[in-house]
Amino acid sequence: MYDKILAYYSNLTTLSHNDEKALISKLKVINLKKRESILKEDQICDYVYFINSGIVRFYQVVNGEEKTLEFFFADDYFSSYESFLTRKPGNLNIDTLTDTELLVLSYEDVQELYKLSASFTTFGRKISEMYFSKYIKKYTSLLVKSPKRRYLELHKNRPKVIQYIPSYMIASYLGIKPETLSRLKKEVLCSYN
Amino acid sequence: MYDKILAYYSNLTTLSHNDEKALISKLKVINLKKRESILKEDQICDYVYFINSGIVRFYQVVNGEEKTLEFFFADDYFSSYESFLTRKPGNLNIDTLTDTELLVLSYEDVQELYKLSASFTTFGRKISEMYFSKYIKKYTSLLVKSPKRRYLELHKNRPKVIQYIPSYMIASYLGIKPETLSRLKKEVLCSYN
DNA sequence: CGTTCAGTTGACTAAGGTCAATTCCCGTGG
DNA sequence: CCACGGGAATTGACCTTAGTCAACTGAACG
Repeated sequence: MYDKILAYYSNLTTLSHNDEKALISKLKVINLKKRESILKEDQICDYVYFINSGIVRFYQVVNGEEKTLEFFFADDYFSSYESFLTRKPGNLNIDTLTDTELLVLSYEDVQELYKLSASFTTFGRKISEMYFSKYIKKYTSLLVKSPKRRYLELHKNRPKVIQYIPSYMIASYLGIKPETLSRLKKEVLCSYN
Repeated sequence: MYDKILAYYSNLTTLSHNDEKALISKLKVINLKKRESILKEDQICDYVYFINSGIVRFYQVVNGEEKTLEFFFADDYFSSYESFLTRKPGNLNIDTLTDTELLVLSYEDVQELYKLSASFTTFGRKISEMYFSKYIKKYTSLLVKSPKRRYLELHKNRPKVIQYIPSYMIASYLGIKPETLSRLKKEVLCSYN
């Protein structure tokens, strides 16, 4: 149950046996069905989440259209960080796409862990830095690359997304329409023949 | 000389008199001419910078084209954070656009300040969070909004950019070609008549 | 089965890119 | 002080690409 999250922490920081015990004592398990909401855009995000199993999607609704910002899979760590950190609503919807088992830590618990051990502070800082880098990369990729190239790179770098996510969500993730993605797919397929 | 940077820190954290003295003792002043390089993409960024006066541009070179990522003005705080934090080259070029006076802090000095006082750690975390939020916003804006809308919002939210930056750089910042920006401008102007 | 919704396809439209020509602006040197 | 040169900005004509709209197919589920 807790092996995977401990491994995740160990990658970014060093936890003493005591740290591990403290962390585990604060974690709660949540089981959700397919297509359940985890957070709505007008809510404050009070938790950070670790995915034991399942798939989760971040999206915003703009002019009635759902714009997918990110997908998360088993062993990913996520939160609406902006909301979590600022304690204000973050304009972000979070849903499950499949049945999902989450481990959650509340804001208060995170603060207590920070007080308990500098290892947790280091973890928090690194997570923040990681996500910061990730969004810079996503931004420049969107600014600079064509939809086709972004699709091909998604194929190469995140085959899970291609494999498990419905096309219309991938399209909105790439910033294109489902029809365009459908044509891209055909084009790519043909170029292999 | 140091008033502005102290004010900047005060907005995000609380510095004791001692903290302020320590900070000032580590700051170095750098004066640069128009169009000088501050960082090249294959270099490791060893400093964080505060702009006393002047204008600075972040850009990447992709297929021989300069893609502008950000502009900074007086009272802004910047660094190639990814490079600074990871101690690796960050694929980012930084130039001045005008004569510029900078205050700089080295990586080592930042680490020492972190040790000296938790106030600096708080500052570091908040900067990181601020930039993280900023890039999420930029990303979603790029994903969701039309060039015209992004131009209009730039006009409203960052008039300094419109006022002081040459069009071809604004175009690359918006992710469009100079010709397209030129046409957008005309269109917007006409719609006011 | 039949309904529903995702996915595909076709025909057309619109938006932005490309290329080339021209004009504008500004700094420099005569 | 003026003329010139060069880069920036604008404009026009045309092209490419993605979006739109509508029809159709197909798979999933009750």
